[in-house]
Amino acid sequence: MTNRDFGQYCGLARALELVGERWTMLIVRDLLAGPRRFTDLLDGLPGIPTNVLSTRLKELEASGIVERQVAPSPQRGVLYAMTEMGEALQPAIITLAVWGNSQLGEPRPGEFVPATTVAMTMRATFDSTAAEGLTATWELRAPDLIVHAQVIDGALRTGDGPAPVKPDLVMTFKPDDLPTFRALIQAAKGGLVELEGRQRLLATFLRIFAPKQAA
Amino acid sequence: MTNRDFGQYCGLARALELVGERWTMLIVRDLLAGPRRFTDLLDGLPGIPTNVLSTRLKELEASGIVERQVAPSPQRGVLYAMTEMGEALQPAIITLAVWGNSQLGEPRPGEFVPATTVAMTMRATFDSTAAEGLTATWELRAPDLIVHAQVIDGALRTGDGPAPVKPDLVMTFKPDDLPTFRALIQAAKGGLVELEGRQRLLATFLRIFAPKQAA
DNA sequence: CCGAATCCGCAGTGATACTG
DNA sequence: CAGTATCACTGCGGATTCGG
Repeated sequence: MTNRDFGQYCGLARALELVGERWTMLIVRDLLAGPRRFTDLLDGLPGIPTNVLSTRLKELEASGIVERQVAPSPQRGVLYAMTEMGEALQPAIITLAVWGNSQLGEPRPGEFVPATTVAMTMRATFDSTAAEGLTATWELRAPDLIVHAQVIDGALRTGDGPAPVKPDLVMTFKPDDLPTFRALIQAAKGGLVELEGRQRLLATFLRIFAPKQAA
Repeated sequence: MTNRDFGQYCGLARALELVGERWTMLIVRDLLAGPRRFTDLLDGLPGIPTNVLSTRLKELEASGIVERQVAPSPQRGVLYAMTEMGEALQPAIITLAVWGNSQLGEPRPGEFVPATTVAMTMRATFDSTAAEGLTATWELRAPDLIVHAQVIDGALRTGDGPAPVKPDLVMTFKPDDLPTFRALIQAAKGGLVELEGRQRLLATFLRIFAPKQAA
């Protein structure tokens, strides 16, 4: 609980005091994809001990980055969600992830692609000028992966799981390799995807998620 | 030495495996301000144990982020410097620092402002369009702080310590509070600065280091 | 002096078990 | 479902020592 400080009046040092501990930024990544419950986070972060997740969530809540919510009616229990201050972390997380993407190399044995990573990559590669004025919803499916992208008047919302509204186009992939967003884009370009809905939105999808350098 | 992995094929996770351990990003921040030796890093990071610094530098070198150099003739010994791959970390470091700046609040007792932080903040606030075609060198001095900014045909190089060439303008501050870049800018705007050199370059300085939201 | 290696005590982490 | 409790372990902080 006692966050070890760095003793420096420096933005970077302060950021690292708040989100620099082990697992913390991965929790932030997952919560940036939408609110979720304790066990959802556990599932998305295999290897994290429950006490560490518990501690991290308390620290993040104490810092005002995350807030606990009582889940709305149909479900029940506790939801963790980013605050506005936490949402402000997104550019930093994405920029770091873009650098990390350039260092990824081949997947190591046993590594998997979290759905929240795909959602984050979509946000990183989104071309807001190409999407100006657009409104549409996609749902992407692959083995062990469902994510959605919702563009409302040019503004993007992305998350894992099924789309919160009926998607305009459902894209179903059966990739040979890991379902990275890059692999999905390649498959889509090659026509290796099953479409369900407004098929013309495939081209739109490929246009607004044009990886600059970030895929 | 055995970097604990996260088991995820994700850019963010990989980035954190490479530079996510305690102290590592602060070392990167300091090296982004220019090559320096082991003891320079120790001085700039009070509290870091020597064995930890040693270990981090080895890890960073093994990852190809940092390289050891034999110091050029006048000095001697070992210099640590960023590789090209390491330089690519700068946008990520800066973006994280910008968020951290918004969380800084008042300085805590005993906190100080590292010179490399000021250099980084200058890079974060630099307005490259406002500096187009410009060439000039500044040196900023305050108690316990010397940094420089070198603009060559619109391109910025910043670092701590005296300017590598004779500066066109030397700005000497005597701030009451901590010498953050924001405080220096305020002092400069208020005329609370002693100038030595081409005085007109003060206005130029204030124009190209216009903090958007990053100060 | 520079650039570490070594040793020790402890806090943070990982794994498992258990509870409201 | 949402955590807490326990305990072994490893990485970190602090100090000292050591070779170029």
